[in-house]
Amino acid sequence: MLHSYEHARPSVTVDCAVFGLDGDQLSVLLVERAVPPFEGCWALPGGFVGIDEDLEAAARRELEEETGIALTWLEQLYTFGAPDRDPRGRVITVAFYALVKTTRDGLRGSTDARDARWFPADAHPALAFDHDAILAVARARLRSKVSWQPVGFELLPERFTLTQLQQLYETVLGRSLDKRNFRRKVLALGLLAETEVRSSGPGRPARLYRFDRDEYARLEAEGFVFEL
Amino acid sequence: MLHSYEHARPSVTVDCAVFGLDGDQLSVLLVERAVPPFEGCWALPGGFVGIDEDLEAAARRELEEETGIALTWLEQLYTFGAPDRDPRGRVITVAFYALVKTTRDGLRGSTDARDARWFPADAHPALAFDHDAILAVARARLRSKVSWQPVGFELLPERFTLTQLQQLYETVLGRSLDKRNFRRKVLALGLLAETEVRSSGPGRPARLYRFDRDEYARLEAEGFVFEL
DNA sequence: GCAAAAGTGTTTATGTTACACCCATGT
DNA sequence: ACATGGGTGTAACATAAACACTTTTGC
Repeated sequence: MLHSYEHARPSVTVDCAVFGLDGDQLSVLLVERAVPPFEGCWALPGGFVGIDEDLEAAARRELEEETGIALTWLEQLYTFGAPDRDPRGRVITVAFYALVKTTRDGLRGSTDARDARWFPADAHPALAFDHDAILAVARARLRSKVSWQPVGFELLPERFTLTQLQQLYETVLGRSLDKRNFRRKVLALGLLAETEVRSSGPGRPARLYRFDRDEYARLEAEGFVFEL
Repeated sequence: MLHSYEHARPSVTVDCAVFGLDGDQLSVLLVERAVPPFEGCWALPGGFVGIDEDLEAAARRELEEETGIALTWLEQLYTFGAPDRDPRGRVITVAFYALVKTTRDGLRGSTDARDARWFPADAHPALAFDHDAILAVARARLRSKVSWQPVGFELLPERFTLTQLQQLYETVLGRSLDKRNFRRKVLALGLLAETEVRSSGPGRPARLYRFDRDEYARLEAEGFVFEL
């Protein structure tokens, strides 16, 4: 086996597919590139990994720098390393996917202010590099993740209605769910704690719930699996 | 955003957790390191990625070089990039996991010939670098993968008995399964094709089956999910 | 009082678990 | 004939799916 310094080294970047919820639409955060290659193209936020920087830390830093977004949840997705994926030379990217809580207002705030914007996950411009492929993998992963890990809550505000939760699942899974069955199942998990009532919109006010993280941690330690 | 050549670059390696079956034991292929660091330590087979080499191709090449193993199945696992994981400096490794069909004889052949050996997956020496952690992640991934993708067959010979298949699942999942329920369920999938009968061991000869890849490909295209 | 969304039970079908005996072969 | 592993069915139970009306609020 050879030592590392005897080899030509690739560059390593991190890229991040950040998902949020705009109403009941799944949206993804993109940045407009200011420099070549792909200048003016939309791309996933990301950048080079520091020589002494942990991969996840790099992803968080790049997101903070490029979009100002405070991440609640982030997980490694896949590493893309096709030799020709970057015209500048050999660049291997470790892709992450992330979920953020976006209220409609918070969203609007960061939508216009910078060269970073939310796009509907199923209607976004063609992306730079192989980012279309990365995003597709991220969406697929989110879809499967959501049904056996309680990550959907990361997309919702701290307090949410069961209808919001159901719409989230319908959006991510891409199919409609039966209201009564959904409510029964999700409540039977014993992971939602009741709160007061909201009044806002038209129609009857809905009860607000919050996800009970402590209870989930406890159950998980006992070998419980989420499954929805 | 900066250009790649303005950055100090990490080295990038691939490492591979190769699983095989020794009787009804899950085993893992390790190599003894011939050079520092960790000289004389056991480690996952792996090495540096060529500057124009695809990641998966690199993994296959290293395995071929170090162990002479012909891979049937290989998938990316996770990328490990803690800044201090390699004493030589910054080395990011893209880990893969692989499954090989090992008959008892084929296994014995490559067991002694080189500094590569099979070890029981739950009783192996402490490994170099962070390879213990990588192997643990690989085992966990295999466990969950096996129940919703038909990858277990990659560990068995082309033709196998239902008892072999059941033992494989019991080994990987780490719990015992009911014989009748297992057989009914697995046959109901319609993915096993019958063959002649084997005579070998003591007791009544068992029917041999093979996994019908074509049928699986067809069903998968229709949205079928494996699930066992 | 009407529009809008929240909330609530029962029946049916489907899948999962538990369980014990006879069969075919080699020695 | 006996030891060894192969093969088979049914009943109880649990989980998932289908389905429509009443309730509470704002206007």
